[in-house]
Amino acid sequence: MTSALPTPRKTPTQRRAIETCAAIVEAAARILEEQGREALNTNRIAERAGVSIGTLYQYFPDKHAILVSLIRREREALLAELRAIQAHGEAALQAMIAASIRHQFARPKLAAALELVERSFPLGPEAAAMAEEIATISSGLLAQRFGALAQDDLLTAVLIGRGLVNAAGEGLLPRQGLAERVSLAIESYLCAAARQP
Amino acid sequence: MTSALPTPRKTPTQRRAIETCAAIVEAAARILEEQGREALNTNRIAERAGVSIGTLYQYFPDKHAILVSLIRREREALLAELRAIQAHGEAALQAMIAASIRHQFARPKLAAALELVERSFPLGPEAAAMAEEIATISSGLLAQRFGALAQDDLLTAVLIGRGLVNAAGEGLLPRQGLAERVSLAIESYLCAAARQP
DNA sequence: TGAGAAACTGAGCAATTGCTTGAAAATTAG
DNA sequence: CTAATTTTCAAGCAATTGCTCAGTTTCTCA
Repeated sequence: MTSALPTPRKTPTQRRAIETCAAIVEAAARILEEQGREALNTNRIAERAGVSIGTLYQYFPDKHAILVSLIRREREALLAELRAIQAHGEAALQAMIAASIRHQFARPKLAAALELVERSFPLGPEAAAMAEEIATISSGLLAQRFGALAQDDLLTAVLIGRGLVNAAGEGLLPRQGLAERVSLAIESYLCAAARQP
Repeated sequence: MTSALPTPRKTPTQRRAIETCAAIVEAAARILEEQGREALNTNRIAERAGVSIGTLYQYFPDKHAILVSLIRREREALLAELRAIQAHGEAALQAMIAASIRHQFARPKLAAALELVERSFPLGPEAAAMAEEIATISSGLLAQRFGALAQDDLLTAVLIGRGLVNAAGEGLLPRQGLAERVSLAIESYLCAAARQP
């Protein structure tokens, strides 16, 4: 008697199943990149992943869960880099900017599509916690480099940086000189904010 | 003999029909605000507007057209303000920032939802032209206030401003002091950019 | 080897979607 | 008034959606 009915998601144990899970998530990523969000449906994901629709629902309770899984996969990559940078001390800010840019341009269309997805529905607590940690690390690095600043000023700087990197990822700004541009925007704002009351 | 079959949209001539059109667009806006984009479908729009689904399709060729119409309605309001400000000369930058903020906070959820919509599918040439004009006016005002600057620097400043206003509209930044914050971010960036090569 | 567990299949359902259509009601013109 | 035109109505279709389930295949391990 198997005990896994209440939550329709089953945890894969065999290697084959783990690969299937990854293939499903990656298929969703490719469809988002190539055809956009409106074209993303479970039937297409399964077909693209090379598995049947039934298999998909063995591991993901619903369509939403696939997207959450994909978002987590992407964020985990960036978060790992940021955690490593946190120890740098020296050129931590530049390293952080460089990592964000590298991550954004690794798969620009995917990054853009996922940002739209994230804003559409609030993600679960696990994924939200990762977003929170990214923001915390970012403003922590800024706080360490610039003097005592209001929390809102640090957040503003983070938003400026994120906004510019995203815009560049969508082709609105040239990648050439992007790191310097972002760095200039963040530093000039924080310096100015430090001078004001 | 009526000649209007090729394009399924009919131009309303009676006052009653014009009001119906407006009611449809406004219904779409309210659904976007209250239930989000995923809940937006033509049947619901018609119901909410108090008309039948057949009436809706007499004036809009498809669902997309309703959204384009709504986006245009919203942009037209902002664009009119910006055009008027263009003549100010004096405190044009501050006025522009104030207008953007006022527009964003008039119906914050609608503004946020429409921004997501705009990014999902590229809008028609008419609506794209309005976006272009808004950007042109904005960077024109900046260019006039700050010396000779690269086009990308002006665009960057516009993106910074827009990003912060949007973020505030979504509750990420306090509305209190927002105009000063945006102004500070734009000015400090442009001053710094003017000093660099 | 063989039995039980894990993984996979795909036909197909219930619900929803965007949209058509043929006729009724309201408005205007003569 | 009547007749032509404009506007409105709503049943319902064709397609798509997310998802279920009964059955088959593949793997694990004694």
